[in-house]
Amino acid sequence: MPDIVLTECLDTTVSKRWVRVALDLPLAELYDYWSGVPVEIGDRVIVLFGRRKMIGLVVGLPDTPDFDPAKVKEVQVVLKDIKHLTTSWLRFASFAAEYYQRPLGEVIMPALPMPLRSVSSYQGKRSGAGPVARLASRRTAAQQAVSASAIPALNPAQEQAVAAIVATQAFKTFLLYGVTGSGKTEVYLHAAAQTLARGQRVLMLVPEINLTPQFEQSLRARLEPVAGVNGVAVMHSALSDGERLRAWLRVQSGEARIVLGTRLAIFAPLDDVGLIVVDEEHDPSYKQQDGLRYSARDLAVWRAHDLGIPVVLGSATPSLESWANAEKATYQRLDLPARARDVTLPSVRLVDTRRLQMEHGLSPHLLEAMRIRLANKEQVLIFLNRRGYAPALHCRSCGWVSQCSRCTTFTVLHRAQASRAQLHCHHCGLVQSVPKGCPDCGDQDLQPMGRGTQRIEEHLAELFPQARIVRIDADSTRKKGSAQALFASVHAGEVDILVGTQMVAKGHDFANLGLVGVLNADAMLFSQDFRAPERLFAQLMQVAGRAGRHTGHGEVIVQTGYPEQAVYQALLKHDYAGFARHSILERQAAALPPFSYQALLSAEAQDLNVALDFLQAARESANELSAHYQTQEVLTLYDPVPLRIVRVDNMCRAQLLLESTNRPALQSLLRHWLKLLPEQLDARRVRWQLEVDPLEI
DNA sequence: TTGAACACCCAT
DNA sequence: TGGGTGTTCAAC
Repeated sequence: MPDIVLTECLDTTVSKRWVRVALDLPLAELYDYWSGVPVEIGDRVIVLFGRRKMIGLVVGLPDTPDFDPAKVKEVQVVLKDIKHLTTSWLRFASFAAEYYQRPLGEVIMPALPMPLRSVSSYQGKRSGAGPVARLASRRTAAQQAVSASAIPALNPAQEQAVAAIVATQAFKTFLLYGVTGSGKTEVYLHAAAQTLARGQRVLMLVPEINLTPQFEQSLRARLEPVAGVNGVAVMHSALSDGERLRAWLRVQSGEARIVLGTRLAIFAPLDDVGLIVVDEEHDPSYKQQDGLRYSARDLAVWRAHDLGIPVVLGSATPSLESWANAEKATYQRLDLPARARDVTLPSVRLVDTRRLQMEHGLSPHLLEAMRIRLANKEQVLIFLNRRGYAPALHCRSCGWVSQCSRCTTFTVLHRAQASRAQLHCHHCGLVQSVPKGCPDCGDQDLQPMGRGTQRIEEHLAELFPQARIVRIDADSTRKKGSAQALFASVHAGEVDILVGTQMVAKGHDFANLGLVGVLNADAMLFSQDFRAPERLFAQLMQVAGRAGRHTGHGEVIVQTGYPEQAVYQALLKHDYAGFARHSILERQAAALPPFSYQALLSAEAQDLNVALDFLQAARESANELSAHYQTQEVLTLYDPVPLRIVRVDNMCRAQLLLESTNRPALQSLLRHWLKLLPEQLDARRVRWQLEVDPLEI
């Protein structure tokens, strides 16, 4: 347990008191200061730390400092421009810090908008009375009310789901399971409306920033009558500092009744929540992959538990963790068995590419189906999870392949404009110009190897010269707002063929989309990650779900060299439940999650052996600790291994996996272990990090 | 993490 | 001998 005292201090008249402060530092400790002016827990303070000034958050008011009192410094400024953060919020942040084994300050401070945690916004040249005051003094255009939309009638399954959720006024986790188009969103909207009507607020998480505009529109159109014109606040990482601050303040002040956001919104400062919704709960985007490596979905369940409220996890392809929890009745499953609007599921066809003559990577079956759909004025989506023009450039005479100088990867050929081809490394970001000839043998005939979205787009333009084609991937949507504009043009019917990466697979409801073609999904089949099949299945189901949501005769064509694989067979039958049953048995047999808990220590160094030696030493100390606490029975320590892509940006990477059938035992081992690691062999030459519940291994 | 103190190295 | 570079350590 961290030694944070979260007791409220009622007596703020004491002239000098000790203040325990969380600072955003990678050091595990909290820091004690003293203050002559009143301070409350949850206030922000400006303090001197070494030679620099920092903003920290007051997390305790101890009777005695943990540090030599003579050396304790005075708090410089107590910031009172916002209400202090609540003890309930701090309890949540403390849990996250403890569970993910990170210092409290590293959780708390990044959860605040930048202007509230940087000294320069208070003591800079033009900072004036601080960011909050500046925001208040600036006139802002009044939010335009969205015209209210009609409330569709619910089918019986939806009605039952809503009734079950709103009848619950204590902690309970619901798994809302329904195929794409089964009307999960309607269930969220109805449950949210009733929660608001009771005077409680709603926190709603979506996996991607791209999905927020669409959701925001529905929320505002439906719920503004109850929530008010400024009742919906959106939080995600693409907001500017000012926008983020504004949204955060609207949430903290209580003006915003509904908070909609991506994973970071789980740290929104609100306590009077009556319902938390996590849409597409299986989505890997809920896992933060740097800094505090949290799962927003898992934290949502904890927060709901702490607040004593229901949480709804929605998905057509739930994570096996959630599915297993529903199977053993820890979660309550709510099924939406059919597509709403009386629309049937798309038909799925597997095209075996091994025995076919392909045209630019497109099978005759797919091309024929495209012609029919386009003639019928329906839209077509071509899904290829590989951006760029071609995954590599290749010399035909000597076999040279374009490689990154800093990473053990191929560099990807990009040809956004035909004139300016470049080689990009998708791992370190290095951009090189394309060599005139082969660097090894000088041959001029360098050829693109494989296909990315740009190349498919180019081929499709040749094959369907009349069609209006749009490509949506990370490259075509780099500018702020451009993704939204591209999606809008698809919705407006200004596009016939949409080529895209996983960005287009998620959530979007394209009314006129009749056909989905999936190219080259096989790559994921051969990943060594035990979650790869689950991921692939979810992704395929999701992209397949884009077809025929309104027209009712949607079609999905999957090109694969391995149609007999279980994943594809399950997809053919739209059989998530069967796939889950089969996968869960496999996990159980191998004692993998959800039948065990994992932690991953990763290390990187310029020399691979330095990283591996560090991990080996770490493994030994974990072994000793385990022996000491007698947890060998429940703990498995694997051997340190180099990552598949061993070198990225000139650093060699390796990892060590720990697994336990007993979560508390693992947690306590990790806590002790983390204290030993910095003192270990070569710890200073190695960049290392511990991840709890890793999603990718 | 950041910053400062300290050691060491080579060129002048 | 100076400064440039890298290493180590403390910070409430």
